[in-house]
Amino acid sequence: MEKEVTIYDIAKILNLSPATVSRALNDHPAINSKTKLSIANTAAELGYRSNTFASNLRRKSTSTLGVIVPRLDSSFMSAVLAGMEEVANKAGYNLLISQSLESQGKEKSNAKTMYNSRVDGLLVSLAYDTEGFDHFENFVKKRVPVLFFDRIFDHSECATIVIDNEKAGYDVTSHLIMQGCTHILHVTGNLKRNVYIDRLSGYRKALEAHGIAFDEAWVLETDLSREAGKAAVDYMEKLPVRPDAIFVANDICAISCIQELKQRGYRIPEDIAIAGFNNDPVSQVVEPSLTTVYYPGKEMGAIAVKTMINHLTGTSDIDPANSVVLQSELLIRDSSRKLQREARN
Amino acid sequence: MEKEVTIYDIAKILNLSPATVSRALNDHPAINSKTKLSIANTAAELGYRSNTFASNLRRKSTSTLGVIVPRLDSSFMSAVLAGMEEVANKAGYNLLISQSLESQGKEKSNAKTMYNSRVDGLLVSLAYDTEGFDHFENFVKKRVPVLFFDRIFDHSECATIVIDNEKAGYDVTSHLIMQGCTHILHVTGNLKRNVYIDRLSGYRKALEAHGIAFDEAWVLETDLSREAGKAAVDYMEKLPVRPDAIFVANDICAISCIQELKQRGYRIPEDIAIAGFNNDPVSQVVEPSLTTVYYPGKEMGAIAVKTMINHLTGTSDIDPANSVVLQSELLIRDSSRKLQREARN
DNA sequence: TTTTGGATTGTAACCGATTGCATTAGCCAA
DNA sequence: TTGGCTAATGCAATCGGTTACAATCCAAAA
Repeated sequence: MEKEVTIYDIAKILNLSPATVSRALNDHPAINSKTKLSIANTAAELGYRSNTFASNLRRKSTSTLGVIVPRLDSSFMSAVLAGMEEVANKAGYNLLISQSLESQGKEKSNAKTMYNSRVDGLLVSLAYDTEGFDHFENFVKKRVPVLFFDRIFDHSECATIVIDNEKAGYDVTSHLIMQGCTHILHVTGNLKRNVYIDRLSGYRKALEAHGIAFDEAWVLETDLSREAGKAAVDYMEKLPVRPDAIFVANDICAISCIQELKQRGYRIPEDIAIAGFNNDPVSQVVEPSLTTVYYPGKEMGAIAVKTMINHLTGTSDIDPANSVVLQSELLIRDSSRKLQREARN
Repeated sequence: MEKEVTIYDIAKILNLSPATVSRALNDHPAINSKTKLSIANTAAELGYRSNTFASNLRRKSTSTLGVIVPRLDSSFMSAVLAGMEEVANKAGYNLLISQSLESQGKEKSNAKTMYNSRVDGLLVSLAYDTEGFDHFENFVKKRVPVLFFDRIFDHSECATIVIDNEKAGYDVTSHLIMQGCTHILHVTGNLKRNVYIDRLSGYRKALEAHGIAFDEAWVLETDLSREAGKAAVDYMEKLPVRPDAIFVANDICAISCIQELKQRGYRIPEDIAIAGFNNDPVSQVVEPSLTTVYYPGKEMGAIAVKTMINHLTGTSDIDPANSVVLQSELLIRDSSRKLQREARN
């Protein structure tokens, strides 16, 4: 049971050439269907499995997609990966997954690994502090497609999958304003990243649209961790005017704010309304339940892989600079419902 | 920028044979260190990257580990994967990850894909309803090591990584009993899986140890989903005696129980104490915070890969039937604290 | 009967790295 | 000078499919 079966073995048994066997197994049209059948049968009998390396070596393609994400252990990312895996698997592609742990250095080294593994395409969501595109240049030069999702990099050669973060930020802020809030603190992440700068931009526009002046002091850039939540509450208490709402750019940090605020005796949403972002499972469980933005993670992963595979197989020769924008949705829950307290979600 | 550099190019430039170049790049002792240096230099200059396929084809190994998990989108699994990725990456191994979506059928097809991809080793956590070992026989026959973690299969050829589920189940149950509970409903998962049957066994033993009679009607086998949580509450209300505690075999379902119970007017833990399992992030956020069992996911992933790689490189020729048992820990929180209400966690 | 052309199948040169078995050079001792 | 030995390098086969370019066969057309 040790020896591997090759197309040569099959060829010898059936008195054919290995070329014919190879073509038959790949369903080449020139091969007689009866021949194909007998080849398929003996292949099955012998327990033949194709040697991917030999095949890749000759074909120069790997049927493997590389994925680099900031962290594997976040509910959003695992949803994304679940979506990716499902589509890739169906299309016969493998996924090579690695995490940058939010570090530019590790992202670079992962990119190198992917490059050496000769992935057919690369799917990336950027780390917190990544600057520049150097580590992806190799791919572009070798014409390996690179696609960014969620935390993207704007590059003429790369497709992107995002949600409309500006609109989402606008919607959240408008909602808070409609609830009567006029002093809204925005706690955000690293503004190098599109997701955060765009949400901020939506926040600004909503303020303007409602005639509220924008003030830089009301934007707090953090790492959006649990600790940042507490720090944000500290910061808030030092502001000249007490805010009546906080819009946090992620749920984890928003929840930590809620817990901290409750501990300090604030009532939510009566004293301060809170809104988060991502629709993390915890957002439904926390009390009061957290107003947030639904983020289609699984769908995003699925579409990213679909786009990539279409690109690779040439099904869609769409402009590689095309960008898919997915639908997000504001989920209004108790943490921000100052009016219509009756309508429960 | 299209042409790939090969060892032949390097050889030609330096007037050496490809054999020497290959050996130099692999740091073979027979090669003169000066020669090595000049080869390394020109390789770097030319932007050479080794062709894995050619190498794999010749070597018959892939430096890739296959991973099959029930779901990617669970906080426990993403912790496991994060741990795996870190170790594998450091050791120069790649991870090929796929999910069975809790279906035996998909698990089988994934195993086949892994087999055809010729992974050097396979790491598996079983789906909900998997029976039998057939789909892994191929690996055993070809001497590809298979390691099970968490949801394991007992097989003489396969290593396993687990926590002591029986002990954990015992500890949870004992704790509830110490809080004065005598009627403890146990909501569990598919009893084919070791993790659930072992926890159940711990539950039984704890009852016995405290002189409480075991009753089958007090064990509810479910799929541990959110819906199952509600169904469990329904079931509970139909029992002849109202339970004073529920021990649920996972946090997601436990939390859904809590929410349902609260909605029906029960006070937790005064009327009913609740305990979960896994230390999912939500368990800290729910109110009251959920007593649960800390599950070392990241560590489990790391150790699984470490064990596998040691096995592959022959560093440890330990009996393949060896089993690693990791430490878990009972985290007592408010949902079960009927006594000593002062000690907060 | 000869020609022509489509349908099948075969030949052989790759793809790029690895490695068992020489071979060569250089040095020391006999 | 010669033999022996070590260190360093080269030769050439090999891993298993793929594919451009024939070659072959057979029936239909001329």
